[in-house]
Amino acid sequence: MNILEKITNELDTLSKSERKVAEVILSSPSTVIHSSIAALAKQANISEPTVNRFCRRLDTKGYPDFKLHLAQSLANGTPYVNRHVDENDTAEDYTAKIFESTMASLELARKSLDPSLINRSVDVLTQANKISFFGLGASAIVAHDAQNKFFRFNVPVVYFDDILMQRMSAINSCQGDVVIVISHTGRTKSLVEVASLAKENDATVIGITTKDTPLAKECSIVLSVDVAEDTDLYMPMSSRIAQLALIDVLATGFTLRRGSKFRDNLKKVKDSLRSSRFDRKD
Amino acid sequence: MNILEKITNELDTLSKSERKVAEVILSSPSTVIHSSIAALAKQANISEPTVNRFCRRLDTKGYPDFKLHLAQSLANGTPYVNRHVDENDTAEDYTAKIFESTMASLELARKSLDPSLINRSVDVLTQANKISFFGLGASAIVAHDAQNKFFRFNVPVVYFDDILMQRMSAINSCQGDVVIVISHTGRTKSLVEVASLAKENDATVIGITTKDTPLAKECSIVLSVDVAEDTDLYMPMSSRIAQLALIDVLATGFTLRRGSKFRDNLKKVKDSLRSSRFDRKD
DNA sequence: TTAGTTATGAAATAAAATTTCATTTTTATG
DNA sequence: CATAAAAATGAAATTTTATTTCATAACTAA
Repeated sequence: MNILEKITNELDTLSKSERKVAEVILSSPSTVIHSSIAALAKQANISEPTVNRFCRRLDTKGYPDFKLHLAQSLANGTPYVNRHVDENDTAEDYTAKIFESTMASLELARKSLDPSLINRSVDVLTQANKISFFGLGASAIVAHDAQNKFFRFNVPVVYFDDILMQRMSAINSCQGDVVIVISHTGRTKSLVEVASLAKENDATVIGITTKDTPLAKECSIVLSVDVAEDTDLYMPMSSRIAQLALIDVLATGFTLRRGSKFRDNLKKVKDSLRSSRFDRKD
Repeated sequence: MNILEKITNELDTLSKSERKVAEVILSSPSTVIHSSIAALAKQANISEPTVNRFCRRLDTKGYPDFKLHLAQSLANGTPYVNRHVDENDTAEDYTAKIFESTMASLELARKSLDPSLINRSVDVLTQANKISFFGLGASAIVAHDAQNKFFRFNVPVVYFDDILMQRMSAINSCQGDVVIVISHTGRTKSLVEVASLAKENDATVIGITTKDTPLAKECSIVLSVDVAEDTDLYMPMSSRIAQLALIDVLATGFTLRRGSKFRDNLKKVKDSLRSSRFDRKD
């Protein structure tokens, strides 16, 4: 992808004049992005069409497009990649790596989500008689957070991170109820059973999980969240953050669907906290 | 400086027509870098000179130069600006906006963190006799998550989201104990009191909060997490995700400090879950 | 050598960006 | 609320820049 690497790689497939262009570019790429095709041609002692042909040989549309690619390559490489923490990292290093990996995961998760399924989930949620969030371990936190959000909407909502409570709740669910099961692996036995129970009782089961897993198979709607989990440290990190962002998306969809009057209620909920807080001086 | 942020910042210094240009660019920057000035003008329903003036107002030499900056911004770090959800957004729109805002907040939070304070916090945590995480509301989730992580390290760790339990726990704390209080606003009265109690009993109090708040004043170490919280929907969103990322950083710092042998233990904790899960077929 | 192929640049053309300038819109002031 | 001054805007002209065409030059293989 990086065009400078590409130039280096294809150096020997280029003609003599084109190589002159390549050399000028490689020797000071940052100058080139501010040069016109004429200036570059002069610099390399060749003609303008040659520069143009050079650009096309690198699969760009022409000189301006080539400059765009070059500019992007110069803008310090590829950011937000999943960078692994290393034994000798300083606090600054591992902080940067974790934040960047988290951002990379969010980017990946966003791409993997299907908006039409989100839309359907929001549909189902707005029409639900009761909403239940179930998760275990790290996913329990996500369920907990979801309850904290949906509770503000003044709809019946529960959250359980206890497998017995989950089972009992699932058994009691019925048509019109929505059960949201959260699990990154999608392989936690008891949660799969809970999903299955809820389904048998005609509840709509939404899974926040990985696709093609035992849990996904039990769900009416699967919101699959792909993340590149860093397993080096054996702790769920990115996955739960992507799941939380998805909860935000669902909650936001819910409030949008309910209209502006509904959102005044949310303000009231927030305002109700005022007396529990110290005033702002500003 | 990232040109997308710059556009966002200068939005109100722009004229009406120039703002139209800004909106088109912000809504799909990646399209713009492949558009001619004429195409962009048409898209924004304004004339070509206006686009040109817009570019110059942002301190670029002209349209092609502006595109270069834009391309670099897109490649470079942050294509993520805090975009606000709108009444008429489709599921795809608001999903993208929420994810991007979250990423933007993480970027901001990362910049605002002081690595030396993180280092000191990790120091203190690795030497702690007991670690307690306290939070309320949305921050309770963060405390909950922190417990889930630190528990794996086989150190005494508790988490409370009940103000009475928090008080009792704080009263019982003593030198060598570490209390981590989590609050985005830093103004929740009962939590400030809890921090104060813990401090009086010689515990080390680490605050994950906003600087210069009543809570921050009670802390031995303040890990301040700046985020641009979208208050339109009256729900904590970005703040808690940044806090969770910070918990990941602390947990990672902890494991690194403890050395590689310690990390084998983490693997054992993870492996202990195996029997509770369905096998992978692959 | 020479016929064929590929590479190259001058000139023409096309495309894109910028400037100029007249008109419209907004703002400030009596 | 009228009116002058300032600012914003776009049509058209101009300039700059990029691309295409095509003739010529430089290779390559027999």
